[in-house]
Amino acid sequence: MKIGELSRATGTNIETIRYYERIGLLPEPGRTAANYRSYGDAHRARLVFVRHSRDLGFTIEEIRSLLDLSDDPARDCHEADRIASAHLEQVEGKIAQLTALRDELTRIVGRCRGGLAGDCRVIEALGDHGQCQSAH
Amino acid sequence: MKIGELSRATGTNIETIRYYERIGLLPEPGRTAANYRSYGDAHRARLVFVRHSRDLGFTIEEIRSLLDLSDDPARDCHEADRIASAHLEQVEGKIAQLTALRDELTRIVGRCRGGLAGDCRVIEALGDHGQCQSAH
DNA sequence: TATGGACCCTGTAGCAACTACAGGGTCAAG
DNA sequence: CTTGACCCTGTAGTTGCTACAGGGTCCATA
Repeated sequence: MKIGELSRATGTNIETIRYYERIGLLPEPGRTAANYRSYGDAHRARLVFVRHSRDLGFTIEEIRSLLDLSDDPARDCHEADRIASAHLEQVEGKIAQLTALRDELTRIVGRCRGGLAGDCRVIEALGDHGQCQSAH
Repeated sequence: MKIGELSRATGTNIETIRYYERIGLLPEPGRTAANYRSYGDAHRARLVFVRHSRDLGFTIEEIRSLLDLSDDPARDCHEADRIASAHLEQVEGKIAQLTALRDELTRIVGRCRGGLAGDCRVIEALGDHGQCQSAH
């Protein structure tokens, strides 16, 4: 299939597909006589893997490691588990951080009682970390 | 005070301070005879405001608007509230998204039972969105 | 046969918000 | 008088794309 079809089949931007090829995440496909890229099912599966992993927040480098792993079925599976677990930890950290941040923002927003910017509680709170309840 | 002192006083990288000046978020300070930047309390307060807002996840452009507002005390405070509320909504959306993602990752990681990468459940799950419980 | 539009190609530049040099100047202490 | 800490400008790198510019290819219709 041509790049446009692969794009539609996977919901991936054409430019993104070429980008993945450029950085070596997708193998170079064959070419037609007109120099058009020509993809098969293996390419599509690999792209689905990449997109799904990106959707789950894995970085390109993490995905590269996971792909290396899946390209070599004899290797130890624990490496994949390690990458995914480390990523999970990061996500949990991020959630905790965002939750603290949301609480702080909620409190700051709740203080607005209208009026002039000159004595705006929101602006005041932003200029004074001391008013915060928790670290962030 | 010189840029290094301001850096230590606010916990901001020196390069970042110069960057903020370059993009017009901080006003150009005076200079010493040796062409060193020379800051006062107003500069420090403004930088604290910027850093605190960045820590709370506001974008540079949002901060620019908030600063404009605080520079003009006669303006209506509701604009600040609007910016902060919109940001709060974004943070809440991000938390929801990350939570769904965490659940998916937890399920994927939990499936690892060791062994070879060839039949790794983690890698398998990444290549098959159909195994997911929820949208992400 | 000409032409229009949909598709494809390469290469480069832009985005956010920094961070990291290279290559130089200034200043106080020993 | 030299060492080391500090400062300067300007540019390029980071991540993960996205958006052109400027061109080629292919197929259907007038």
